[in-house]
Amino acid sequence: MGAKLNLDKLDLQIISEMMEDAQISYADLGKKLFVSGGTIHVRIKKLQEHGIVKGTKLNVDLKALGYDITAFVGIFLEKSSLYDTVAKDLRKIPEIVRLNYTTGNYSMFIEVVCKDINQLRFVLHDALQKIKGIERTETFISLDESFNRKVEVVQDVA
Amino acid sequence: MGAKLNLDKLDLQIISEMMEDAQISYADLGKKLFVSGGTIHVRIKKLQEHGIVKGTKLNVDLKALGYDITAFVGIFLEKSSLYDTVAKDLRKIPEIVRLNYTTGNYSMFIEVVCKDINQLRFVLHDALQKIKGIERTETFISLDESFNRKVEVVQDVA
DNA sequence: ATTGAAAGAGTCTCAGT
DNA sequence: ACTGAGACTCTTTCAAT
Repeated sequence: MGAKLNLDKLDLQIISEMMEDAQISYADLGKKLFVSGGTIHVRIKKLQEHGIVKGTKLNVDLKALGYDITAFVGIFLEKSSLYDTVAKDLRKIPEIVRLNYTTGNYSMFIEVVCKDINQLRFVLHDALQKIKGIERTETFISLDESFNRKVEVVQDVA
Repeated sequence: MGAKLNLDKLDLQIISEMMEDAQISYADLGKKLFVSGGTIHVRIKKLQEHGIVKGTKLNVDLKALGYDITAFVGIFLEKSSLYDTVAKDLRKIPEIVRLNYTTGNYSMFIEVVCKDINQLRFVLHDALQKIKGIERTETFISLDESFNRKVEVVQDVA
């Protein structure tokens, strides 16, 4: 971590490729980007040392595992000073996978992933309502996810 | 892909572990879960063949790359039948990383990732306004992301 | 289905450029 | 800073259980 770091085009190309497929071998990725596998290795090591690359994660089809339902919930707080304590309580609910403190209409914004409508109802009506400091909530259930991708880190993609 | 598949506790434990760190070796993961590396290999192969595991992705610190700003935008459509054509246009904007069709207040809901406020302003005022069929939008800029995690696939985590 | 061992492939290090 | 080769580790296959 830390220190200033200049990333060149090769670094960004490596990140871009591996954001989609982290299993590609250094040799193959080197071929694709016209450098040796050793160079890929050195660059990735540098990116890891600087905390830009933090590891790899398994890409799991949550729908296939039965997690069919995604909902977004805007939360109004009684007082915005309650953010920290409410955040702590929200973190304890495993179905809540993301929490953001936001400008605009809502004080905070969460994403909920569930296996069925009953589980979602439980989270929204039982779990959330038990938390002190939440004034009210507005729920948006996702009927379809058109896309969910990573931001482009290089302009001219391979 | 396809076919019915029963996942046992070991399958879910493997998924759970590798969702956080996909680089762990089969031997090490086997030790952790009290089976051989060969068994881990067979299970992962099965999960891949059934489309539950779709590969691995690089875990990149986007903030370190300069992508500091995340915003959520609720979109009101003139007619909900315009969803498909608007979705197609939204997909062309690289800063828009996610699009969901939702119930509730908004017709659709997007997530935008940018390097600075100017880039966000460009997306919101120029890019979005050019798209036919959008009536109006409501923006929520994330001031802080308290957490962003995966759903729990096993109750008793290691 | 799980195991352990052998074969094959990939990573990592390092001396040379 | 990049390369290629050698040492090492991991994946993959397979015969045995």
